[in-house]
Order: sequence, then structure tokens, then C-alpha cells
Amino acid sequence: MAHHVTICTHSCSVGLFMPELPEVETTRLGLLPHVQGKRVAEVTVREHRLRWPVPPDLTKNLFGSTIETISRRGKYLLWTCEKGRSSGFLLSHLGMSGTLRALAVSESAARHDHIDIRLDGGPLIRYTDPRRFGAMLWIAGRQPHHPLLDMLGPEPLSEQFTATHLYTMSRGRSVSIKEFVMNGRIVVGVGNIYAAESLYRAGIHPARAAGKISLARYQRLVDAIRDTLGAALRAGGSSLRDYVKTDGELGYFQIDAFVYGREGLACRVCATPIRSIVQGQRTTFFCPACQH
DNA sequence: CGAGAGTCCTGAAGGC
DNA sequence: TGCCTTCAGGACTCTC
Repeated sequence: MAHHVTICTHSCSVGLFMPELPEVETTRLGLLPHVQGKRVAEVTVREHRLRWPVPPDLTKNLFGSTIETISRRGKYLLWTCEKGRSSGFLLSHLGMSGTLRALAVSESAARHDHIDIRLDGGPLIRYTDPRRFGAMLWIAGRQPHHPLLDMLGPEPLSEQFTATHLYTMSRGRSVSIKEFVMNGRIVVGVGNIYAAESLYRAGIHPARAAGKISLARYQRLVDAIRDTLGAALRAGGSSLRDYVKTDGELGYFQIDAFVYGREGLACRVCATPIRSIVQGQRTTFFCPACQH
């Protein structure tokens, strides 16, 4: 199980390092065969200052647990851990610079390697996160109830994510459509890149008030979000230049972004220069001609 | 309740 | 070359 870290060096249109939903799902799928049914033999927490402090009893709770499976809710991963009466869930989030990798037990830790979970007979699951916007929490009990999860909106690729849902939730709201679809209580997993790309595909101007968008246009947006996320999922994640997959191999294809990161460049459809604006302290890219 | 701003953090990029 | 400043971003949290 010799794993080598390979960094992608070829150019891409989106050079940032942030796991969006497709990347999180790819991480989940990559980890699953390495962890399923295995017992936690050792937990090392080198840095507890993450988005929230790593709970002091995380080590105790994880140690000796068998990892039954990993599921995903939005960009959160839920690790089902069985240990008799004290079973529970490891709740993890990659923030914007986090990675989870399965490595050979012999891999030594470097800077930003905050948490190691060594499994019986290997491998070593390593959480690395330079910016520490990610999280590692513990949910006790047999049901994954947690304040971070309980208010979340539907999964974008589920049947619950519909035009009617967006239309109903948005009535009377003046917030921009860009900020609206990035709100996890409305729908999970639509980050800055995919929000911009989806709005472009749907032909909707990102500053338009969410409450004034028609049901028909919301249908276009739902389709665009499904298409955008679905394509990225199939490609194995898309928003990163140098993300390393959980098995250490090169990960993440690049999306050929229509608007993201393309300010001043010609729209791929109409050649109008792509513009950027700031919404909710976040940069949005759009085509002023194609989006209304 | 909703809207808007603030917050955490580090690395990359730009200016002088 | 090197220091300093700015920016980026997920998503919670606070204030009004």
C-alpha cells in the first residue's frame, strides 16, 4: 500500500483549493473501501483548533470503534462508529482547504497534518487542513442529530430539490439569487464556483432578487445546478488544481468554467467580457449579456 | 424573521 | 530580493 502524493501541475481555469460537494463525495467514495468495517487502533490529534475546537473526548470515543460506513450530508461527512453502547458519529467537514487521505501507516506527519486515525491493519486516515476552516466533531448516539445538520436544506441531486421548493422558499425575500442558492438552509452543497456556473447556465443574473424569480426560471436553475454538480461528480470533482485524492493519486479534473475566474475574458457563448461583482463578501462572476 | 457584516486561517499574489 | 498588504473562501455567528 505504497501511496504517493502526486500534484497536478498542468494548467486549469480554476486554480483554487476548495472542496465543494463533488469533491466531498469523491473523498467519501475514495475513503470508504479503506475504512469500512475496520477498527480504530489509534487517534492522534496534533491540532485541536479547527473551525470549532476538536472535542477532548473525540479520541476516547473513536478509539476501539468500528467504522461501519461513511455517509454525506451536504459537505459534511458522517462516519458511523459502532462501539457497543457508546456508538456515535464522527462529523467531519473539509472547510475550504481540508483533505482526508488514506496513507500507508509509515507516512510521517508534516505541517498542517492535524489528525490521524490509524485503523487496525492500516491504513492511516489523515486529515490535513492548512486554513483550519474544517471541523471534526462527535455526535453521540444512534441518530445523527446535530445543530449543524438539522437545519440543512435538501440535497441538490435528490428529488426533494425542485423548482417549487426554491420558488416557495424565496417568496418575499430580497436576497440575491446568488446568495440564496448558496444558503445551506435552502439547498446544500452549492458553493461559490457552482453557484456562479449554474446561474450562468440558467441565464439568471446573480444580483436578481430571489423573491422575484419565476417558477419557470427556477426550473432552469434546478436543472443547471443538477447538471453542473452531476458533471463534476462524474468527473470526480472539479474545482481543484492540486487536490490529492484519498488514495494519494492525482485527483480532480478541472471544470472548464464558463464564468468563474474569467473576469475580462470573453464569454464562451457571446464574447462579451465576463464581469465580477461582490455579493455577501464573495466574488461572483457573470456574463452581463447572457444573464438577466 | 431576514439582511448584512464579522469571524476564523494561511498561502498566493501584487505593490513598492 | 524581500517585506508588507490584500485577497480568497465555507459557513457559522452576531447585530440590527
